[in-house]
Formats: sequence, C-alpha cells, structure tokens
Amino acid sequence: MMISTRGRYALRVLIDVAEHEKDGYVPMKEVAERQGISLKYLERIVPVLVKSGIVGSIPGKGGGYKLLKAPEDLSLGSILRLTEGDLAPVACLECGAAPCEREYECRTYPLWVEFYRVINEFFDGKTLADVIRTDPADNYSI
Amino acid sequence: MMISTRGRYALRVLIDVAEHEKDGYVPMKEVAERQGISLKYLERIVPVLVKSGIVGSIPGKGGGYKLLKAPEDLSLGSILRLTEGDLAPVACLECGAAPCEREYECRTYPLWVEFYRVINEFFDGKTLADVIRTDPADNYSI
DNA sequence: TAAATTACCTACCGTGTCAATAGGCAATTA
DNA sequence: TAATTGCCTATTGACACGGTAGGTAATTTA
Repeated sequence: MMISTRGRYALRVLIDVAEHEKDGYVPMKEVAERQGISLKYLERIVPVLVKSGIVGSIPGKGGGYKLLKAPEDLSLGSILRLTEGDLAPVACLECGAAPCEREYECRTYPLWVEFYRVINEFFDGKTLADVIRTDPADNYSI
Repeated sequence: MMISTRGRYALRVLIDVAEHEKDGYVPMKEVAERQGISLKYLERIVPVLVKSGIVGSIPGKGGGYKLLKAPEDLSLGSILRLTEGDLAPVACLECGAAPCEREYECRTYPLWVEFYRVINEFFDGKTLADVIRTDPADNYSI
C-alpha cells in the first residue's frame, strides 16, 4: 500500500471544504463529522495545507478553512506529494534516500524510474475540480 | 512506498536466473552473491515462484533453478502480484479488505480504482524479456 | 469583558509490518 | 561426501501507521 491516510484524508478534507465553502469558512469540526474522521487526527494533517498556501484559516467563532486556489488549479499530485512526502514506489527513489550503488548495473532501476514518472503524471493530470461535485443531487449517483 | 523487497528481490532473482541459465541450473547461492542479497532471505521468497510454476528447481549438487516460461511470456505484473499479494495503492482496494461503507458517496474512490488500473496495466504491459540483457557487453551500459 | 470557538503545537502509544538473521533438519544429486 | 534445495521455527530491531491526549494562542461574538 502506497498512499496512507494522511494523503487520502487531506484529499477528502479539501474536497469537503471545496463543496461547502459557499457557506463561508468551513470549520474542521464539521469536516471531521461529515467525513467520519477523528478531528484530532485531522488537526495534525491540515496545518501543512495551510503552510503551503492551499487553504487559508481563520480562528474564532465563525472561523474555519477556505480554499485559496481554484480547484481547477490544484493538482492532486501537489496535494499528495505535500502530505505523503513523495510518491516513490520503491525505497531507492525516495526523497533523501542514499543513491543506490547498484544503480547503473541494476536491471530494474529504469523500470522503477518509469513507473515513478507514470505515477506523478497520473496525479498531476488531475485537479481537485475533477473529483468534487457541485450539484448536491449528484451526491449519491455513480 | 509500495513495492517491498519481496517483489523487487523476486524480480531480480528471475532476471539473474534468466541471464545465467544457459550455464544450466542456477543455484540460489550464486544469485544471492551476485545480487548482494542475503541467501537466507531469498530462501523465503523463492518458494512461491516455484509453487506458481514460474521456475523449476532441482535439489542436490549441480542443482538450482531454471525458468519454466519464456521471458516474453512472463509479465512483471504477474510476478509482482504473486510476491506482493496485490498492487493496491490504498487500503480500501486491497485483496480481502472489508468493503468500504462510504464507497458510493466517496469522491476519491473512483480515483483510486482508476489508479489501480493504471498500475496493473503498467506492469502487465511489460515482461521479463523487457528488463533482461542477453549481451554481457551491455551489462554496464545505460 | 467574558465565553466560546477555532487553530495550532507537542508528546505519547499500541499495533503491525518490514527486513532481515539464525539455526536446524530432511531429501536429493553429482 | 559435498552441495544444494526445501522447509520449518523463532527472534529481532527499526520504523511507520493511525490515533489519542492535553494544552496554548488567537480571535470573534455576546
């Protein structure tokens, strides 16, 4: 398994915020309830979204979160890389990993590099706008 | 990280066997030395390749392993699924996982399904023949 | 001003998986 | 007799995952 709850929950949070921000700032408490995710756990995931400038936050009563970018301009790749660190499918491609000394003789290394590229291109080719639904009537349709 | 040493080592074992089986049955001890992998660890990975009929084995002196299929007929997908269990990128798609009760309302579920398909198609579209080298002179080239 | 609400931070923890390591024994073959 | 596969058990250290807990700071509303 490759994409942990951090990345999956971050995505669901952003989708939830995007679908409810017409009501104003969206408090994380509401997101947690709607998504069935522990609020405390979300409180550890969301700050990175704020720091990166994806969402803005306002404290106090009536506060919450709001998207700072249009869903069309927010690639899923950037969200997942932010929360997962990277999307490397194997250890030798991970950010900060020591370069493998077998790299140049390894038959499989080019395979992983190509796969890594496919992964990034898949998620970079999709945006938040592709996964949200604006019409509430569609909520339970396929 | 998604593909563990089990799958990566299995692939390297099969590549090594494919590249050396012209000398007869290839003992795992030699594979372990060439690949720089613990023999003991390989002994826990290889049996599944034998049981599935990918390689044949002969015990005793002069024994070892040999491919039972042509490299062109051996997809990397089948090898990896065999050793990794499955290539599911998220928990809710893993073999044997309880079906997610949010499946039909989840905005991200179709995304994971599509990604899962991309992964399988990537590895099913490649065979062992695509990653081995038959000319020893190419061993250290790019 | 006071209460409520929310964001934000640090620390901790139980569970499980990963990646080996170690040792041994039986069967088979050159 | 040496080499090799095949199979088994047990152990271990490191680490990530998923989550819990409690507290602090900032802001807004009443």
